[in-house]
Amino acid sequence: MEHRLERIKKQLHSQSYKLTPQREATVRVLLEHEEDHLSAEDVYLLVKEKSPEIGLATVYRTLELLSELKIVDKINFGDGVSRYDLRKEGAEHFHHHLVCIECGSVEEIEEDLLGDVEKIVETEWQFKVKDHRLTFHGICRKCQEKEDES
Amino acid sequence: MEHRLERIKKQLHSQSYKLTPQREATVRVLLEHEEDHLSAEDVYLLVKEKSPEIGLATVYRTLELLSELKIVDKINFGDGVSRYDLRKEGAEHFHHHLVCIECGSVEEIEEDLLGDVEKIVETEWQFKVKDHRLTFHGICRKCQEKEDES
DNA sequence: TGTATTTTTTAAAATCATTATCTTTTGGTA
DNA sequence: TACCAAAAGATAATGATTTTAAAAAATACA
Ligand SMILES: [Mn+2]
Ligand SMILES: [Mn+2]
Ligand SMILES: [Zn+2]
Ligand SMILES: [Zn+2]
Repeated sequence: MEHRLERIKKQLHSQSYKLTPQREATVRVLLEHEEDHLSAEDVYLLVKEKSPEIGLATVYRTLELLSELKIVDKINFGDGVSRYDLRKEGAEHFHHHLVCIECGSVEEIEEDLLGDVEKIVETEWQFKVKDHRLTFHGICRKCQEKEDES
Repeated sequence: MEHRLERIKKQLHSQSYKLTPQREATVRVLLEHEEDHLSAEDVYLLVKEKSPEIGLATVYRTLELLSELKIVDKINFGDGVSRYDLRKEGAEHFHHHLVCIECGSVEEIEEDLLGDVEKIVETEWQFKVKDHRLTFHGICRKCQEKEDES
């Protein structure tokens, strides 16, 4: 945890940004809720619990900054809000998501399943892949079991 | 063109929706701009050219309806607006996109490259895949050529 | 150490896409 | 024709995000 924070601090410094207390509080919330997919508002409310002075605009600015530095990925699951997802330690590519259309749960796949597909895209479409976004929509294990019962 | 329109008309009727003149005008615009990725506002302005009486709310309502019927897919490339993309004739899955981070162009891949990956997801994660979203971010052919020159 | 300069934050207002509401129109049916 | 439901039109409301202006904090440097 402290290690990840240090790493992020260095990433900020390398672009001559500072890790202000507000930014640190925001990053800590993201680290503490890594499994979730928080909206800006969610982050704001959680940060506020420990640092009530912080403003929503600051949270937005911080998330935007972290996004530019590729520390978080800004995603959109189709409801009206952007969600912010920490990159996994050392990951070059964004991880994949499994969104259940029954219960709305979101599962993560950290393993990169797109190696072969990217090769095809690079050779057949002459497109130099830098990153990707992959989401599957379907039915999660739990919801399948529920269906089987009924 | 007329053929696609007929098909869509049938899809609407099968759910007991009507193809009203406003809906037809909207669908025609989508068909005429299939290669683009239009926002609701874009669609509205184009529909207005031929049917000036139409209201923005109607366009939104129509796009929402087409979305529910899986005739169009609602996508989000990270700018603040939703974009609407016609499904390819007879396609079960949403097609893929190549977004250039240099020039912003968007290329489409109609071929489904995810067959193997979906099999892995179904067996190893026990997730029943119904649809997917795949976007690659990188450098398009044209922008690569520009780089080579300089 | 003191002061000018720059960065960051705050609070509030503005923006802008989308949705909701309310009224009117349309098209079918008894 | 009179009635009803679905759809459209007009416009207000909502809600996420951005912008602005002023204050505070950090930094540079004489
Ligand atoms: Mn995730
Ligand atoms: Mn497309
Ligand atoms: Zn589920
Ligand atoms: Zn390009």
